[in-house]
Amino acid sequence: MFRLSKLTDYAVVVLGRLAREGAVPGGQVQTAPGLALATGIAEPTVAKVLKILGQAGLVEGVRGARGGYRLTRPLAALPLSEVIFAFDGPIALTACVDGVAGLCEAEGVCQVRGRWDPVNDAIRNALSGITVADIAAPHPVRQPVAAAPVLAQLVAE
Amino acid sequence: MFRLSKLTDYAVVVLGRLAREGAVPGGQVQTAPGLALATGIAEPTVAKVLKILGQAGLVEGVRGARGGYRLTRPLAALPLSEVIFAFDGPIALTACVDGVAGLCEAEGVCQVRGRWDPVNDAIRNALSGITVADIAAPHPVRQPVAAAPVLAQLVAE
DNA sequence: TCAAATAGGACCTTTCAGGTCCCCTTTGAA
DNA sequence: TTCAAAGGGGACCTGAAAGGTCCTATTTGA
Repeated sequence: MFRLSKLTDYAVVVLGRLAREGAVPGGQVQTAPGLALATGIAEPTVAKVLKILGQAGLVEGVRGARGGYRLTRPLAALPLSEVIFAFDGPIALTACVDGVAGLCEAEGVCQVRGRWDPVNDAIRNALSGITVADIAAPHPVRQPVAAAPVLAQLVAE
Repeated sequence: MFRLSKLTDYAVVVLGRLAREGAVPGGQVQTAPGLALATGIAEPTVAKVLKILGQAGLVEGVRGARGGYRLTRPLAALPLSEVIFAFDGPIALTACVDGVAGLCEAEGVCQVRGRWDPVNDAIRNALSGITVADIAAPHPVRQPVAAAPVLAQLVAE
């Protein structure tokens, strides 16, 4: 199965938490230890996630005492693809995409080189319309995420 | 980046080769050693790929002397997603999809559980229209797989 | 001056994909 | 009848990458 790194998963959780706590652009900041507590993710891991998000410009870190993190954008304006890019790199299914040499056993005789492009594009396209807000919807009531009608259909299929 | 297993990649090459060699439903069979030679992929690896494809019913193995493999379907009738499923399992970005327990650090407090569904479905959807024939074009010179309207758009984008 | 908090690496451990090898079964042909 | 070619099914080993943890430096409010 495709694997998204766990850090990407944690990132969505943390971003959702930041939004819910009001750590939005111009708002309060939230500390890494606090977010660790709130999300149940180990503190060093949360710190690592936030560091990466900071380097990608998706959150803003405030140093010093009373420091913390806040979002740089509303989640609805943050495409999921940017988060994935920050943690997993460019969205592509194979290394064989743009003719990078030396990675493929069938280098010399491969008839498929470059042919995955349409697949990669289809996936990028599919992801382009999804924002973090769509995934990390802050619903106060947690419980079986009783799938919305749309989701139910998808699951059924 | 997303990673598709290399075996999946090899599988597409091998399937394309089978088609090109006439190892189609009702036709000749091709041996694993022969395919290894033709594709440049190591023989044990080709054998492994074919075994998996056979278990998935995507190729038919003929045992005994003069045995070999042939396709069970024309490549144009073989969705890429079936190949991916055979090698990489269900198409899903995270393990957290259907509430499998014990995999997630934030098990108890995760607010995102199940929320990846729309993402997964978007990807399944994107892949649903692509067949192996679209990827493993049988001949260097070949009439554009008229499937192209959609693909062309994606590529163009 | 101190304590709280981010910033940035370095490091270790574990997991798993990738690849190879071995042995069995089947079957056509000499 | 025998043999060799070929698929079938696992078992095994290895190397790389993900996942986590920890340490140290830097910043800054109280």
